[in-house]
Amino acid sequence: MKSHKEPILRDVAMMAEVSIKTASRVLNNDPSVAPLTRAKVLEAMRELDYRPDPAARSLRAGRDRSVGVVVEGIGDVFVASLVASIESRLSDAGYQVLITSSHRDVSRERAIVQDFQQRRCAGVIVMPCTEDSLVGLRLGDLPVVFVDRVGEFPGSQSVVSDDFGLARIAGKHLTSHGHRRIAIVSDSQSVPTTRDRHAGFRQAMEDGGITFDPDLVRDDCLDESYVRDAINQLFALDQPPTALIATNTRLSIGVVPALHLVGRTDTAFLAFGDFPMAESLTPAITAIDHSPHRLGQIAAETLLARLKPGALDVSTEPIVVPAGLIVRGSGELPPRPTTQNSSAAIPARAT
Amino acid sequence: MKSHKEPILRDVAMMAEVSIKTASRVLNNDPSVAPLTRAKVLEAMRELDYRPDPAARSLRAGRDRSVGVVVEGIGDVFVASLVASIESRLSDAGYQVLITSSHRDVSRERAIVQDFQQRRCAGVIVMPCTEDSLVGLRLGDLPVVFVDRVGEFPGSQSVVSDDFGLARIAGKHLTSHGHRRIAIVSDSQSVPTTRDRHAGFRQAMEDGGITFDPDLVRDDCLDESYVRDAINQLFALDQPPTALIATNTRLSIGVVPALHLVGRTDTAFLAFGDFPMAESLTPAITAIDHSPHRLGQIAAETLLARLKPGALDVSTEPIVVPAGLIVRGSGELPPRPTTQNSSAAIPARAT
DNA sequence: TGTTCCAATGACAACGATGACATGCCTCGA
DNA sequence: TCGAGGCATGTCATCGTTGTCATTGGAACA
Repeated sequence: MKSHKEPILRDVAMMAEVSIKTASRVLNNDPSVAPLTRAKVLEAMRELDYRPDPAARSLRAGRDRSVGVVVEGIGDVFVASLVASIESRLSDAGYQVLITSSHRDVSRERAIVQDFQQRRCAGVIVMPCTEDSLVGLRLGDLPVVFVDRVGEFPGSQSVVSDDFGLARIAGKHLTSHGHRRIAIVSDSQSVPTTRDRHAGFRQAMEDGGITFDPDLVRDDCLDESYVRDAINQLFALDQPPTALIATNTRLSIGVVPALHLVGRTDTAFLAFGDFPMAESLTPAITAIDHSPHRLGQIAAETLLARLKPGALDVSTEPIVVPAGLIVRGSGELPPRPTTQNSSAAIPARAT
Repeated sequence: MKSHKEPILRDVAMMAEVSIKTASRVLNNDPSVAPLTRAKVLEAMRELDYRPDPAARSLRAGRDRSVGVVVEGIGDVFVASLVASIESRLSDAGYQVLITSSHRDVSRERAIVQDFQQRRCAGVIVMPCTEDSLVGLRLGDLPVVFVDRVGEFPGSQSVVSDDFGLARIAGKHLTSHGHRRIAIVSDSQSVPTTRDRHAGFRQAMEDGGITFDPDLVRDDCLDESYVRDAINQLFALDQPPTALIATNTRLSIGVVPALHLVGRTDTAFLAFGDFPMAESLTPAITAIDHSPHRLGQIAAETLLARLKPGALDVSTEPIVVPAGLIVRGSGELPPRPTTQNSSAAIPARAT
């Protein structure tokens, strides 16, 4: 029961009394169209409310004004801001943005990127599961930009934070407040970013002359649901930590309620990744702000630069986006006097 | 320098020694292909790592396995979870999900939906700026599902919370704790959801025999950046409120730091929309949990039902997704003794 | 044995746009 | 005055796939 069919270029051409090709030329801003003709065609397009068919266009022209974005999962606050910022920039530039989550599955990630290429996306922005997750894929000359995590792909470029450096600063911040038993809560070290943050942290410990204690390293928190157990176990150690670092926003958001639950909000805590309520908590949370907004914006710019016609001279060096430490209180708590743990470390929940 | 060209159906056909059409039949699971032939073709496809071209497909077939999603802005935590849940369900069902933000601009919203239709999306899910934002659009028979807010469009269906009822419950919750001066902080009432929540709130006030005071209604908080001023002004009133309601998640997240800032965390507060840190704050935040996850899931299911071949008997009645009140403390604070305001209500910030 | 019918396959056009190339006309310089 | 050259426009084929219709060969039936 559709009242009108979609107008196509032929209809425009007929109404303007020109050939289809001329109408096409107007559509593509071909300079070799007489002003008067152009006006007639534009008028016809307006009259018919014509919109070009992207499928036909991309089939014939072999390219499409769309960009694919692959992230771990859009539910995450960090990822959501990252994506929001990418989307905002690219859609202003006239690109349609296709967003899909890999759910941290490498094969899914590969399939998604392949599909984007099949769809003739002009380029893709990927937050890769692992640095080699795209290696070996047949992608033609599809421009690839990795974001938040370095990735490997011929001709690609990565836009990241200085994970090693920031983690080192974070570690130093805690040691300089007198801590010597600092636990790190993270997801798997197969994620490049996470690995770098561990390395930076270890470096900071070494700088402070602190010997490495594997009991304080929890790299088994795949998501926030693992955090509670990890925290419980850390505080059940003979020598529990006096300070904590969480290596990403999602885990940081998990650590706070877990600390409340075990009644150890007197533990120094430094979050990797700032989040909305951080300054309203008691204590307010000290955080490394590796701004997802800026990261996304720069990733988008980087991709746009590669989409410009003659962009062959582009660099493939990783771009490091600056970030800083926001001091709010939780990261400056002093170590509480070392108490040998004797009883179970699960105090009643505060009401 | 691309090593291989993408394999196309012709290559498959040649390798399997059949016609292109037969290969196409295999691709589309046409039953009238001899098992042996089918096997040969499948083998060739595997051999060549063939993947069909979505552009050509959708051009010819007039449809595409993709679904468009339009939301206000993916940066928002509520929206992010909503989208995550939609995306997850639809991509499991084999659809490519296209997500775009309207940035609360009706004309942008319309343009995006038009574009989705041009791209031959199988359907769209829209969180509309206003209920009539799509009215009059030429969309053929594109299935439309509205989410979180009722929308108007011929044949569409909306998946929403019971905004009126929930707001009424929220209001009643506060009045039953003795509050009589309750302020409501919201975005514009041009948003259908917001309007309904105001209505429910007013109903609760009426139920409690409380006379309406326009000074306590702030529907001018377009986003979180307006909240601080609104809160300041509310507490500068001669008779400041003893309780607050915020009508959406984003604003709720803005209210908490604002209350901290003015040192009035003894004000009862009820958030519309739960958020991550709610239970770790002091006081913990009582919230209406109109689960974005469930909302998204049901919206996705609703759309999928309409995408099934013979789905003409579908209902257009709004679907109401249940939600509940999570009691945590902030919503149960008693009114503090009515103090006539004399000094400015901006105490020094707590360090 | 001849006719019918169906299963399996293929030839061809078409979807809507653009690239390569051709054409006609007008201007300009010799 | 004529040819070269450039501008404006048109013709035709093509992108990769699928719908329509035709064709083939054999099984089933009278």
